[in-house]
Amino acid sequence: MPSWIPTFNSIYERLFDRYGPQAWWPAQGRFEIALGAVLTQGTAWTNAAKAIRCLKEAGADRPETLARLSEAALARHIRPAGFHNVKAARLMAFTAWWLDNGGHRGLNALPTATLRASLLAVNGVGRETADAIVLYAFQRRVFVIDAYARRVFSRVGLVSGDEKYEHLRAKLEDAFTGEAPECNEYHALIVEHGKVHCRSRPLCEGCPLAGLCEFRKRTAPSPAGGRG
DNA sequence: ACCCAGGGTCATA
DNA sequence: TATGACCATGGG
Repeated sequence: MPSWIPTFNSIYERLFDRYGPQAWWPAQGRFEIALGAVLTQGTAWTNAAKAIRCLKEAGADRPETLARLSEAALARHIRPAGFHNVKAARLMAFTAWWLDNGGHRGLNALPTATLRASLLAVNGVGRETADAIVLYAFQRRVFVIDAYARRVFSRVGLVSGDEKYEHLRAKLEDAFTGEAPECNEYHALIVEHGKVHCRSRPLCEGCPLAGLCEFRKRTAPSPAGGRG
């Protein structure tokens, strides 16, 4: 028997106690954070970080200067991030969108739902990237759903894992009582945790969620009701 | 040599 | 709606 009830709130506490503050995108500018969100798509963060460093050295880490580059030149600078040709096209489209919408000031004036919808219309910005930008660059209360979140939460029986993105996002934003800074931290914690745990192994050794995985496996779990 | 990473798009059924 | 190919570099 677990000595605690698995909820989205209690899991957050467990992960935070275990891993501590993750400090994702702590003090960079909004635009640079957004660049990172696109550059890290399907790529290890260390590689995306290299690409950002290259952009800085090239003086192309601001929207006005990046927009002046040719797509080919941009692709060369971000090569370490992988998929550099497609990402160059995406960053060009994203930067044009950024400038067309009044930069961080104009964008920050938009309501969260409007900002999200506008982002989703940009080529190369899908749901997860849009939410990452809305959360990490604009500090809005949004829960980012990724493959790790699906794994970790399904592992403890709070979700099945194959729900639609918007469904999971709404569920988490409803059940988790944290504000934007906690949503920020939670997503990072899940990624950090998911890199090691809740993968394919049947038993989580040294898992901060220990007890739950086994418990959920042996006994029939109660219906997944994720209430805060 | 093999697997995967802080995804998204497009073609196909 | 739902898979699968594709994008490409770097680290374990």
